[in-house]
Amino acid sequence: MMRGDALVAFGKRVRSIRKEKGLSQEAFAALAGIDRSYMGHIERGEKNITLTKIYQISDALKVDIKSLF
Amino acid sequence: MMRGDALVAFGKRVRSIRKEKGLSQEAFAALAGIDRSYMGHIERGEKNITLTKIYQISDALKVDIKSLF
DNA sequence: GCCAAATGAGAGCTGTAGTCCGTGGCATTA
DNA sequence: TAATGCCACGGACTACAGCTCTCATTTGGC
Repeated sequence: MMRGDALVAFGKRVRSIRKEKGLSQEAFAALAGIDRSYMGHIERGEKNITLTKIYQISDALKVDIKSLF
Repeated sequence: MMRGDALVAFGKRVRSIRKEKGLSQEAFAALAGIDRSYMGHIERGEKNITLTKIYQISDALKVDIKSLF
């Protein structure tokens, strides 16, 4: 798989914004409708997530999807 | 699956930018390292593609990834 | 209208995204 | 030393992304 660092960078932005909003990983995962364990993988850049998951995340964070890139 | 229309909108933007660049689907797919048939599905919004594929597409189109959203 | 290039659309297969359960560690606070 | 909150990580399972091949259909140039 190419560009694992891009996944890591993406995950870091998600975690950073989540913390700004004062949300725990678990509460945020529930908000986004994503499994809490899986959300951990996403924030660590260990999962190559799909487009719909990206939308779910930006919706839950209430940010423009562009700010995740 | 939620928000199929988001996938369609994404595909339309890809197709639109590709045409601006004067590329055929086949030539573009080769550039991106993606099968032509699969690229067709993506442009029609029939596939929920992953983050790495999104990067491959923005690289092949030589555009900022944000412009795909 | 004709032909060739471009695209749509399906089927079959493998790998992995994604879900659902649990365990354990490491802080902080009572 | 319990108890609670937060997170990393595991296994097992299901759904679907991703790739390839094939054939039908549409589009654009002459």
